[in-house]
Amino acid sequence: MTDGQHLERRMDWFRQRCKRAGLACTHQRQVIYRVLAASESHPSPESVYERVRMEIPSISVATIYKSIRTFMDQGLLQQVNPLHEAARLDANLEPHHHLVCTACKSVEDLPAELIEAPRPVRPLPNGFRAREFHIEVLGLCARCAGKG
Amino acid sequence: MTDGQHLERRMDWFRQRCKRAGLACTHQRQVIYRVLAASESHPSPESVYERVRMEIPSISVATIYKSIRTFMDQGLLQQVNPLHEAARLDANLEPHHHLVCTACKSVEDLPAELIEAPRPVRPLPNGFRAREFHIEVLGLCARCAGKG
DNA sequence: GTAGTTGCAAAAGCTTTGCGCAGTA
DNA sequence: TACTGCGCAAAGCTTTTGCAACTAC
Repeated sequence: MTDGQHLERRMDWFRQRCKRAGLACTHQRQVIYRVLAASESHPSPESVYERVRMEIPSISVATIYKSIRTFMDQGLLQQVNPLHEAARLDANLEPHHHLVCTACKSVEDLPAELIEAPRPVRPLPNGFRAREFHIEVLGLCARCAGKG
Repeated sequence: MTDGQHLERRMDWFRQRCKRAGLACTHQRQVIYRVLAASESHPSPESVYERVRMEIPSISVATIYKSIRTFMDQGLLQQVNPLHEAARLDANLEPHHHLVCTACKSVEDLPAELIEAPRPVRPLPNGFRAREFHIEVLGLCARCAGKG
């Protein structure tokens, strides 16, 4: 299957999901989703905006942001950086990982000894040179688990 | 050793590091660093600002941000979320991790099969309920490694 | 004394919101 | 036709910058 065929399959699937969710399958949303699905570079909203503008010059930034939010609510899209709203500082200089509560956005430290160090099965792709493995455990802290 | 003693040790160490780096050891910087070192909650700059203001009501937000940047440049401080400037979107719905280049901030996908799944050595602390393990491999992409 | 630091205010990103018009179902 | 979604502009956050006054060394 070529990349183009694969992309069109995803677009079909996208249109089905829209229908199922009661979302209007507008030209804008389709172009935005196609840009996202075709991109391998984890673009920022700004970058999506630029690419979509090549096809729909009159598109507005607000539409990009609104669509992104809608797609995330539908589970069609994720963020690489769930804690991107503001910087979160960490003065702990010992090796450690993080327990991130997806409900209240709290972050706890997890000392590195408490979890097995991840090891690549084979060398990393594209000659990537690893310096540090950082594990984010996404889940619910005791407080939020109790509420839910 | 009590927490208070531990904190004072860190403050001594901080003052040494400042001296060694040629940084003025101002009252503001000491209070800001103490707040950071004493905090376990990975505070945002805003939150640091509020706590520092209890001790130095005339402190300005700009000073907080400048100090944070200085501390990070010195390796005294890290960010939990290195990619927090703008949202980075991810339409890949297969299980995968991320290769994050710390130089150019590019992100590549790493299929989950290519790395051993991390396993906690014992149950996670504080009753944290894990839903997903997400590995960020920090390092240099081939392009940036070539430049350096 | 000099260089580096602070506080203020203004500005620069990123993201959200309100509203009237337009396109979808 | 009813209603959802779009584009525009304004506003809200977070973070940075320029500059004059001040402080550590």
